[in-house]
Amino acid sequence: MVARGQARPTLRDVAERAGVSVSTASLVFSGKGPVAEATGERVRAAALELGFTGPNPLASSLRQGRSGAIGVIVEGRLRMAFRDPFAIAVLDGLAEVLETVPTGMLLIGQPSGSGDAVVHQLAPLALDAVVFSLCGPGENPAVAHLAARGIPMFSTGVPGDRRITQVRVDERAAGAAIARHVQDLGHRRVAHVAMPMLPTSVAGPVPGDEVDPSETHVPSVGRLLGFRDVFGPDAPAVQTGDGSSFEGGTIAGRALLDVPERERPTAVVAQSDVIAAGVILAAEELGLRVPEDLSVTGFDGVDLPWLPHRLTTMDQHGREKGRILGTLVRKRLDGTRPRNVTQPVELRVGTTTAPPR
Amino acid sequence: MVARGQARPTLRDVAERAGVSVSTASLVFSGKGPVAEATGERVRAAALELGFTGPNPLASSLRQGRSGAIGVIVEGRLRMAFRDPFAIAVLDGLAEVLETVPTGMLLIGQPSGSGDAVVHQLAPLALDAVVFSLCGPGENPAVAHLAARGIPMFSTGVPGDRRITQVRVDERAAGAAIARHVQDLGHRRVAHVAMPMLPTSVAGPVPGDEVDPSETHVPSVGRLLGFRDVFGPDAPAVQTGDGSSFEGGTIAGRALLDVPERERPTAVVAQSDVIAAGVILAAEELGLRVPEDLSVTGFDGVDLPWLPHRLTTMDQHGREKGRILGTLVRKRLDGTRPRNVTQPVELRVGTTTAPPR
DNA sequence: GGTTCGTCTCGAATCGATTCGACTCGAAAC
DNA sequence: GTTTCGAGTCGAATCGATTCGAGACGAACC
Repeated sequence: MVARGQARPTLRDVAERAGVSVSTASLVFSGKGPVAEATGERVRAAALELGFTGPNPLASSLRQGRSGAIGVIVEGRLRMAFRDPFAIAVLDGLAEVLETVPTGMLLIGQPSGSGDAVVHQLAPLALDAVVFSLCGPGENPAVAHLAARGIPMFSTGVPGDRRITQVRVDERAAGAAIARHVQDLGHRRVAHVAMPMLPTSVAGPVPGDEVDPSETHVPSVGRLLGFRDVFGPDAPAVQTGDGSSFEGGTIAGRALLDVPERERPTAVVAQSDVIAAGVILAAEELGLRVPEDLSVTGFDGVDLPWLPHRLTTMDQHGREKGRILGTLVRKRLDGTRPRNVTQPVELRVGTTTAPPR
Repeated sequence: MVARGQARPTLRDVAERAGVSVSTASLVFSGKGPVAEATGERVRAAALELGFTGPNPLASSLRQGRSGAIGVIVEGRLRMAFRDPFAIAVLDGLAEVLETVPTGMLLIGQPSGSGDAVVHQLAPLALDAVVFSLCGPGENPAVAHLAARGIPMFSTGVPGDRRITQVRVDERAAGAAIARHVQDLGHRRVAHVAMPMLPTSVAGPVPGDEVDPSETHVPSVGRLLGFRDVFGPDAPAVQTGDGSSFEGGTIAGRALLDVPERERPTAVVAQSDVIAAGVILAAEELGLRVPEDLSVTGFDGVDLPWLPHRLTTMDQHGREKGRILGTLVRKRLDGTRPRNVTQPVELRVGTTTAPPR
């Protein structure tokens, strides 16, 4: 045990005490290079006596040029970000792989619209790579900064910068596939509830000029386009003001459903499971039964234990996505330069869709 | 822009180009010490030309003995930990304060029962402090390791080691207070749903030997004791097998409620809001209305947007708790040695409690 | 006996900054 | 005209490891 306030022992102290050189002591702890059994024993004993807990990570990192940490940039307040179970699933898969390296995950919250503030937060941080997770559409000032520092970047679609290695989903095809499922059931009056098209979008109908057809890699845009590939370019769509949120879904649901029956859609295709759950609440508040009076679909394939339905959804395999992300990061740190990946998705039919009455 | 594969420019390169010494260049970036306006300008220009994005964080950290990151140890898989909205609120408050330092939060998942594995994960990480969040009862091997390294530790009650600075709640008093509210409403047959007493606890009735009255700082233990202070030492209590979880609440709820009416409790006091929500689901599955047929209370005071009730609960002000934790960390890094803090809690009466019929 | 080889150990250079004390120089004070 | 002072700059030491090339030594081989 080390006396309080006293300087922590260094490798040099240990080496001195064990009667070996610093380089030999280093070899003992790193395990590289041959060391005689007896020498190793002496060094370890000295370390124990002095309360040396291993090489100073900072010094070691400096020498090796590795910090052992990757940054995870989440947009908006942490609380909001972590309300999204899909995001958490991705993070979980990521952590699973990184633990084996081992590499830590440094959380970096980026209050949206905070502009360059994130750069000041990032600048003093030693990171081996950065993952953009839980980020919405739009440019991100962090990208330029990190690119200049030569830090490898990864994301799940947004930001869509070419300097970022991506694990994507064919959002448009996936959006079309689930829309087609609804269409095949016989629905004709179908509405869409989207996540915001732009960082500046406000809740309500999606304005035409917010949809940029070249941005299909942005989930909200791609899924909307897929939906319209099936139900036509003018099929009704509203967006939430706050990403994938239950409240956003409820509000959108009320707006869509609290109308005379003949105008009311018989199905709602939502861009996330959480939004879909919100829509279902809105429907039930209005006395509509799901799926008898209204079919609802989600997107993501997350587990919503409190939802008394099995949602029809497009399973994105969030955890697996995180694992893939982790593998890419690992490979990159090993020196290979991985290419973008496209992940398959899978339609999972639950109990929230049925033919219209 | 730096050519790919080329070495990143260092402070030395910048100094050379600007025609000043390295020390002067350092002063320009750190802002300490006087530098002539013109010199500063020259150095910044040189930096821009070379694509120098600021001093290497690793080198800087080594010199200053600060890494700019604190560790956040979460027990169990990330996914599980982040399912707990209270934990997220705390993290959110913590982040809010740390952002201003600025200091990053390094997430360290500690699969429960993994024993010393966490030490291997921790050892190569440079951390200025560590916060134990989302940890259950029981010893934690990380504590000894971090203590030996002289890294300041903080927690919200568990682990309860003396080497850790604590932000606590008087769990027992809080547990008693909410129990008393239920008692005052007139309930006499009241059951308790607890989080696990021990890391090894399994779902079901709480065995007497798992309750150590000296461990009132452990939330599950303290709250149970508080409950029994009001309803007597033998008042029925079951525990979940997996902490604060909705499913755990549902399972416990079914066990407690699916019995003949005369044996059925008229109120259930749960140790967390999420558990309470699970109990409510169980009740509704059995055709019981809340609060008419069954009163249910929670604990934490989190926001459960999907729950169609306002839960009667003990508000722990999670975000504020996180902020306090952050302030303690900051103070400690500034050199003062903060003392433990006890946070007040507040009973919030909602729509899930009523007098028994 | 002289090479060769392998094992083990070591000294010195290095990673990229920060910081302290010393030095220079021009302006102000006496 | 000297002394004093402060602003600005710099060289060198330092943070605590890792790593490379070289050296020592004993064993095996011809």
